[in-house]
Amino acid sequence: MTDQLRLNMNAYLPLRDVVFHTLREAILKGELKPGERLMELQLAAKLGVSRTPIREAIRMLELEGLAVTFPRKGAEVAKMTEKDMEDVLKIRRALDELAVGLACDNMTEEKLEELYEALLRFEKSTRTGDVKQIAQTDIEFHEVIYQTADNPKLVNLLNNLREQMYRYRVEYLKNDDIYPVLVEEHKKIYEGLKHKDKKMVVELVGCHVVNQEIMVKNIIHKQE
Amino acid sequence: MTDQLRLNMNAYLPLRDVVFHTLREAILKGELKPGERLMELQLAAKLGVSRTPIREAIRMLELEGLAVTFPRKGAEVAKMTEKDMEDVLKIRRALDELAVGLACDNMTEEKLEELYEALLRFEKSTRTGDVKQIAQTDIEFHEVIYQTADNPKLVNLLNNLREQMYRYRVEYLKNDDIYPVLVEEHKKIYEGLKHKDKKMVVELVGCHVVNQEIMVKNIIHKQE
DNA sequence: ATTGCTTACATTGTTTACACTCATAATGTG
DNA sequence: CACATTATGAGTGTAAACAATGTAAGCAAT
Repeated sequence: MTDQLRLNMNAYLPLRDVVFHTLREAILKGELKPGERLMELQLAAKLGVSRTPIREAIRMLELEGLAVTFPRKGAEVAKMTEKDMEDVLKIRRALDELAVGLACDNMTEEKLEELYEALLRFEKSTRTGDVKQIAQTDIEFHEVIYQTADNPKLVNLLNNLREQMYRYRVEYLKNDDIYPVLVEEHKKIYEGLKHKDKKMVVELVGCHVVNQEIMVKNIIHKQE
Repeated sequence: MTDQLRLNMNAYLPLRDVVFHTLREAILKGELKPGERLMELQLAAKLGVSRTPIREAIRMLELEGLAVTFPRKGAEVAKMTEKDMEDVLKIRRALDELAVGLACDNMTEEKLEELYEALLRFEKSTRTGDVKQIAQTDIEFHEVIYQTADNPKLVNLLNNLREQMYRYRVEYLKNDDIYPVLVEEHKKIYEGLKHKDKKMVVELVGCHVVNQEIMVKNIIHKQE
């Protein structure tokens, strides 16, 4: 465990939420490694709170699939095998296709404008090479689509699924060969939505996710 | 002689899990009504435990979308509007189609046999008119398909989505006009899987879910 | 060496107590 | 009576104490 865990206590939030976000970020960034134990007392000491908020945060991580608990043994950071990754990406593909299809049905001029701006921001950030910013603007682009789909539960699921791969995403975004490909794909999706070509955008998004799958698998294989 | 020692087969479960399942079932069955407050002390007293397991269970319900909490105000049972229902069913359709497609790819002789038996059991139960049993055998039929899809996360999501509609499902299963339709749909799905006709089964399952949506909407409108 | 037992310790499960917040009712004042 | 102000109580947020369980080390007996 790193000793970089620090609570961000500015705004008022129940401690459980602060702890939850702190731990989640630590897991997603790889500071807490898969299989690492999440011990209540230790975490409580490190974060300067009591066990109760820690426990509640762990319950939440558990439901998000980021932690696994064994009764009377405690919790640990969820391991993710290649098979798990494939499973998640299959689901994500189906839901991303659904989302973009719905977004296509609901597309308005304003949303299209918003999407275009997100597209520009993404393209711009790829030229800076700042991985974190690229990841962020990428998320924002897709977020516009998700919002347009007008299905909060779907958005929720997709965000959750995306999160589960964050670790690998930032890894493969370090490879700047792919930036032009990603920008191109985004552009095509934008065009498809502009012309309300549902069949086209669904196909594009499916392809987008499959490409991600290939990249992520490369990362995993390289790591071995 | 002495009493025979019997292993307590009821696996040990932390109270939070017991509470979680109890509350969830109560919500799904409509015993706890949408908008009803979930007060910790009150629930603790009712279930004979302290507040901590209640709190942890509420955190879990929250992540499942069955409860909503307002900081420093407490939690209440999530309200489900018709729009929410539609949203859920859209997701379910996409994932059910995914599942049956994967099942189609992975189908084996044994699984096909299992599915056939589940089909027979379902058909048989529709002739008894026992709604609970019909719901159960229906679940079992789909469970075989889910298992064959070989994607635990997907199974998890689908079970969760199914549960969110439990209230309405038992309601519309009271209408015995639809039994023959359901049996027929199941038969067709079985046949499609037997012949590995992926396109066909995906279409059938989509139709199956859409039919459910129509029924559920009828129920909701009638209730008003 | 292996097994079975004992003991001590680490960690989770659960209860209890106290602090804090917020809404609302009661009170006072013009 | 209107309106601001102050109790008050219900309920959550957090911490700390206590109970039960898992785990590992040591030791004796075979």
